[in-house]
Order: sequence, then C-alpha cells, then structure tokens
Amino acid sequence: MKWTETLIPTLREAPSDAEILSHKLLLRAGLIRKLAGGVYTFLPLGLRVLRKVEQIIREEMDRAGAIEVLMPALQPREIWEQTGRAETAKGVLFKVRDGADREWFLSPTAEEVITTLAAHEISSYRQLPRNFYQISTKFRDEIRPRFGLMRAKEFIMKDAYSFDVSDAAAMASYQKMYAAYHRIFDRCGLQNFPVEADSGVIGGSHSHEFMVPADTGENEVVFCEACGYAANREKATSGVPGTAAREPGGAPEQFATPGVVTIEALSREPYGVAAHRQIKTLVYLVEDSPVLVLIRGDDQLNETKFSARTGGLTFRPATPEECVEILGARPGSLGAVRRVPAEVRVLADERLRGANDMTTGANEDGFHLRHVAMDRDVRVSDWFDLRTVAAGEPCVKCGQPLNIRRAIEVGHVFKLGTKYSEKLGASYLDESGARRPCVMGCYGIGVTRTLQAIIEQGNDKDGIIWPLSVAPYQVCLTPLQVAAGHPVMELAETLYRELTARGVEVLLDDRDERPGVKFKDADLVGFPIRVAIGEKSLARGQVEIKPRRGALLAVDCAAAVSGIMAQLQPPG
RNA sequence: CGGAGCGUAGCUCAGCCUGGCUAGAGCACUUGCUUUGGGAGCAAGACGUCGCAGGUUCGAAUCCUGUCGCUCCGACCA
Repeated sequence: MKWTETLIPTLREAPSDAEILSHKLLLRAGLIRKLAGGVYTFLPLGLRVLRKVEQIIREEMDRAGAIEVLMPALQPREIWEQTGRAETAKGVLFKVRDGADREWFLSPTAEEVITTLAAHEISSYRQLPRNFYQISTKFRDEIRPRFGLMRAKEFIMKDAYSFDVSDAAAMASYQKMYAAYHRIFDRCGLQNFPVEADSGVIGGSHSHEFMVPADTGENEVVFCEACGYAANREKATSGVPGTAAREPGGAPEQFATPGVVTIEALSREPYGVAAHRQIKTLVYLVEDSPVLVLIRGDDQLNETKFSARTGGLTFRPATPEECVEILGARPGSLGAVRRVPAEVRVLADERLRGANDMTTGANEDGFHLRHVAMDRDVRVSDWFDLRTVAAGEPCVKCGQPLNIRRAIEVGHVFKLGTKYSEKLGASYLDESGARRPCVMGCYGIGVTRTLQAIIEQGNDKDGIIWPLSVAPYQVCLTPLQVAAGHPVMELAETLYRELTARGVEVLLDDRDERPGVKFKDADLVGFPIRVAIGEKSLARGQVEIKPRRGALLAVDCAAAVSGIMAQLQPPG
C-alpha cells in the first residue's frame, strides 16, 4: 500500500478529549476517530491491527477446538425475560423498537442466543462437548464510556460458550480456554496474567480475569510474588489474623462521646479506642430491606463481596435519615448491640469472630458502648468475608506480604453451570436416556480493548511500538525522494515489489514530505521496521534498516531484501 | 445519576473576569518560489452561525437562564 493512496491522518497534537496515553496515540497515529462518546470509527491502520488481533484469537480458538458462528446483534426481548436478565442487566441494555412496536435488545453478550440455539440443536451426549464462539460488535450502554476503546458503548468482543455433559467435563473446557487465552495474549505481545475474579451478575461459580498490568487500568489486582496467588481486589482474601480475645471486661457499658462520629475521632484522646478494637456498623438497603454490616474499625467494606453475599439486585447505603428510622441514631453512633429490629439482617465480617472488649455505637446519638463481645452481645445472622484486602497483608496461601497493582482486564473466563441451560431448555439425553441440562462456561475477550492495551504497554516518547504479530504493516519504506523515475524512488518501488512478493506487509511512504516528517510519522505509527532510502546512503550503495526498537543498520542495496527478511524473523 | 470542568477554524489554544471597531495565533490545508536525512522558510489564499435557544443591553464570544455535547472524579462495569 502507498501512503498517499490510503488514509493515515496523523496528528501532531492529541485532541484534548483524550486523557490516557494509549488513547492519544490511537488518535494521533490515525488509527481511530471518535464519532460520539464511546463510539469510534476504525480507520485503515486501526482496522488492520484489529483484524490481526482477531485472527490470532480465531486461530487459537480453533486450535482449542472451538467452532466459529455469528449470532445476531438484534435479540428479541423474550429470551432475556426467560433468563431474568431483562431486569438484572437493564442498566447496560440498548433497547430498540421496530415498526410494530416490538422491543429488541442490541447484544451486549449472547448467553441467551447461544443457549437457545443449543436447546434446539443439541439433544444427545454424543454431540458434547461443544464450544461455540463469535467475534462481533457488542453494545453496552455504559454509564460512563472512557479512555477511548477501553470502555466504549460499542466495541468488538470475542465471546465463546461451552456446553458439557458434566461439571468435570465443563472444568476441562474451562481449562482449555484458560490455556488458549494465555497463548492469545502472549501472541499479542502482552504481559498478562490470570487472576481470581468475582462472577458478577452473570453468575456462576468459578471465574478468572486475564489482566494486563498498566497504571491506567481500571482494576486493582492483589498478588503474591512468592507463591503466585493473584486475585481481583474485589474478590481477594488475605491471611490477616483475627481479632485477639481479651480478658472479659464485663457487660457492655454506655459512655458519652459527644460529637464523635468517626472511627478516627474515637481513637483519639480522651477516648483512645484503637481502630482495630472498634466495630464499624454500616447500614445498607438491599432491595429496600435494611441490612447491617459489621466490620472492624480498621477495615474497609468490600461492596462486591457484600453484593455477592446478599444476592440482591440493587443495594445502596442508607441515608442518615433512614439510619435514624431503622436504628434510632445517625451514622457515627450506630451499633448492632441494642435496638436492632428483629427483622433486620446482620452480616459480620469474619475478622470480628470471637472478638470481645470491642467498642461500637450505642444507637443513641453521642454515645458508644464498650466491653462488647460479638458472641455474647450481637445477634449475627451470617458471618462472611466482607473486608477489602490491603497491601502488605500476608498472602492467604503462603503468608508472604501481598502487593497491589492496577491492570486492564482483557479477558474473562467463567464456569456458568446450568443457570442458562435450565432456563432456556438446553439439555441432552445421557447414555441411560435421562435428560440432563448442559453444563456451560462462557469466555470473553475484549478485542478492541486488547488492541488499546497493546498500545498502553508498547510505546515510547516517539509513539507506538507494535509487536510484529499485530503491526498494521511490518515494514514502512521511506524513500526521501519520491519523484517518479528518481533512483531513490525506483529502488523503493523495487523493494516494495520484492518484499510484497515474499508475503511481507509493506507500506510505501510516497508522500512528498521532508524526511523529518516521514521519520516522525513512522515512529508515531510504530511500524516494527522502517527502511530509509535516500541519496546519501544510496551514493554508498546502501539502504538503512531501522527497527522501531533497535539500532540502525546500513546494508548494501543488494542485501536489502534479505536484511529486512532477517529482521522479521521472531527472535531466538 | 451525584460532583467538577470545558464547548471559539480540521487540531491545539488565546480573547471572556472588567460587554464596544473587521474575532485572533500556531499547526494543518490551497497556490507560488526557495529548501530537502528527524515535524523547513518566505509570500499570497481559503477556512468561523464563537455548541444551540432564549434573555439582559444602544451593543453579547464575553453577563444571565435553559438546553445539548464532551472530559474528569464517583457510582456502574456479564
């Protein structure tokens, strides 16, 4: 391809609405353009990279035995009603109506569609296992799209769905996808690692996210360098010690704490109650029912864990007025020792188990209670792990200190069980003729997000640095004279023909621009190899091969093609 | 949806506070000349409903109200 015959609108400056580096580079290198918030056009170069990432995914999915299909983006409302997700997923669903006023959803994912297909087409254990995948445009009405392709309203996702005869067989399918994901991200040149993850609204028992470390990532990952434990912070646990028991201090005793409404204030003189000897009492409304959450004063509630445990579709912290209504006091003086209505559920964090001589609110503004023993004085409905792990806590597996870092989630694998197959009738007859629900798994890769993650991880001050495997073109030929018939241009055209004939993807920068402009643009776009052909080097009978990441190499014209081909070999 | 900020040329921005002549700069674009190994120079030119709609005023890019869009923080995130 010749530069002047395609569209590569590079920008010297980044548009002001781009915040993070990879988003700026996507725009500056002419890969994408924004149509509206969270909605982008892929320009020729961006599309080429996208196709390469897709192809890697396709090859690895095929290798793992998955079969490609293409499902509709337009999905009838009814199947979503059947699984109950018309309600639970309504926050992200784009809804459209046809001329007959029938409601349709634009596909944010396709469990309902594929399970409906399986219900029709799979009837025997002989047809299992099966794993169907597609690469297609997905729509999610993200509340706040951001960071370019990272979180968009319309994006490209690879989604796969496995159907198995049993839990054990489903686990094997899961492992296959897990391994395939590793290969996919490795081939994309990404540092990546799987972490234990929360299953969220989609449900299921077991899930891992594939993370790419990046400071701009939206996820926090807890990991242990010693043993390899890694989990999303929403899910992570640690080996923090429980709360030490003390000599019983007698019955709960109320004392005045005027104006004290924070853990921190109570820890100061004249009270001097250490944060870890306090019980923090939070009031939430889960689908309008009040729930108390007890957590140690020095811990933070993990709302994802809380939500997973309550199983409610919606929850929110109670307002101060609602706290008064429920417990008779305002936040800052709340506790679970007295005046707790019998119908209110009380969840306590495991770390409080057996704790005594604790201090907590008295449910009377301006008063606290001391000498509180969890076992004796608090009616706990359920004990759960509800706290948020902090850096430096001992690893739950090996005891070494945990670290926390930010990362981009590029893939997510779930073991789904029979949640969808039961609701949509995807079942099979086993050897004994008994009807059983298929055991499912689902597996997603954010293709467009992966593309941006590659940029986020591969760049320097001059621009993008593409791995060979996904570069829009492997080689950029940069003749410094472009007049037809000029020896420089003639050599460039010869190299272009010879490299193309060898299957190399070459972009010929035939723009009549000054050398500096061409070099800057080649660096910005990030071609793995740039070949400069100018009068000066040609006078010595040479061309210059410049790997994007590496030193310039002058080679004889006759050896140019073989020199370039050598650079294209994978290292090692 | 809560909080904050921003909408002026294709892009980056100035002008706004304190209303006033023909609305500006750099880059990009067109033409010509010069230049030609890391974002050239000179000259000429084209490009604007100052987001939109109301209002105040003799007069609004500037002040007020509403509205739409964009960005950031939060909530959300299969």
